[in-house]
Amino acid sequence: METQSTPPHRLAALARLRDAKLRPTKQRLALAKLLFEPGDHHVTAEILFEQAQAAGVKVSLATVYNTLHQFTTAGLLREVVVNSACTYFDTNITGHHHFFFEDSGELIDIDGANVDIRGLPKAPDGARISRVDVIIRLSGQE
Amino acid sequence: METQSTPPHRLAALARLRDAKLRPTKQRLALAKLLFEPGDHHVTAEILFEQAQAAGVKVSLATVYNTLHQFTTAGLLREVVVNSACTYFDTNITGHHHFFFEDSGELIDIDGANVDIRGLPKAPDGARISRVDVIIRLSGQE
DNA sequence: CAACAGTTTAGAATGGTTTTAATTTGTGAA
DNA sequence: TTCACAAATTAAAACCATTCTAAACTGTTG
Repeated sequence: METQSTPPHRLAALARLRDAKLRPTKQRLALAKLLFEPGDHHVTAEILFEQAQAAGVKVSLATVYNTLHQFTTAGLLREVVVNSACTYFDTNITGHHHFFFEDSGELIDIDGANVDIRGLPKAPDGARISRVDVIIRLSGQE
Repeated sequence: METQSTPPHRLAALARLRDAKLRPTKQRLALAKLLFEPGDHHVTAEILFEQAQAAGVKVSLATVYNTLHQFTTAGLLREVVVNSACTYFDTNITGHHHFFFEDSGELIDIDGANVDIRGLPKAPDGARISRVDVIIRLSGQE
């Protein structure tokens, strides 16, 4: 079993860190488990910090911030910018978009495979498109 | 002259404030001129504050913030969320999208008329779409 | 085991934004 | 015009998510 190359999102925390060339410290291992074992979801630094505390992991908020940024730089996480109040990190790193509930701050993924955007002008000379973000802002209950 | 209904984006500062039911104070009038006379552009509170000072307008930064929010609530401005470092306000309130230069922080409008987005799922039950934002993130020179 | 770079941390600092509480200003009534 | 009051402005303090600092700790490699 596991003879075929394992998709990155299924790798165990240790293997992920190794691949990202990040030293597997207690804190990074614990945060990686909290981030990647439950499947796709969105966190803020504060939320992840609370989850870590709830799980009995001894880690500082500063390390949570450091780790989120290191994971993002390594391509393990994606930053989602939806409001200026706080920064969301997304464990889903495939091309996709978001519903954003403006009232509650909740984010829901929209699979990018079926979305087709036409009529966009091409990028200005010399610029490279690093990403196209589509955010559908929702107001109202739920 | 001026017998036909004037498009809102052409109204003089005074008329705009009247329409928005905002008392036409010196500060609001001056800021409205700085915002709406030059045509479509993007500002941060800090930038508008500096423009006001350069123009000899006596206004505090707190009032700039207040005014930007009041204008936004009144539909005279639109907030553009592209990074968590600071809030941009857009004097173009028609449906449109943005190029965002991640290096310089510059924003460029993309006319929304030609853009067609297909394959989006419908909004979750009970939710109302308040807006669809498309942000094309650019890295590289310019 | 030694040594060093890499990591974590508490606490301080930062910086955009909001709040506070006092003052000033616009407006409508008399 | 003047009065009175609500609305608006302001300087300064407060806020708060995030980053920085510099000291302590830890993982790795020889």
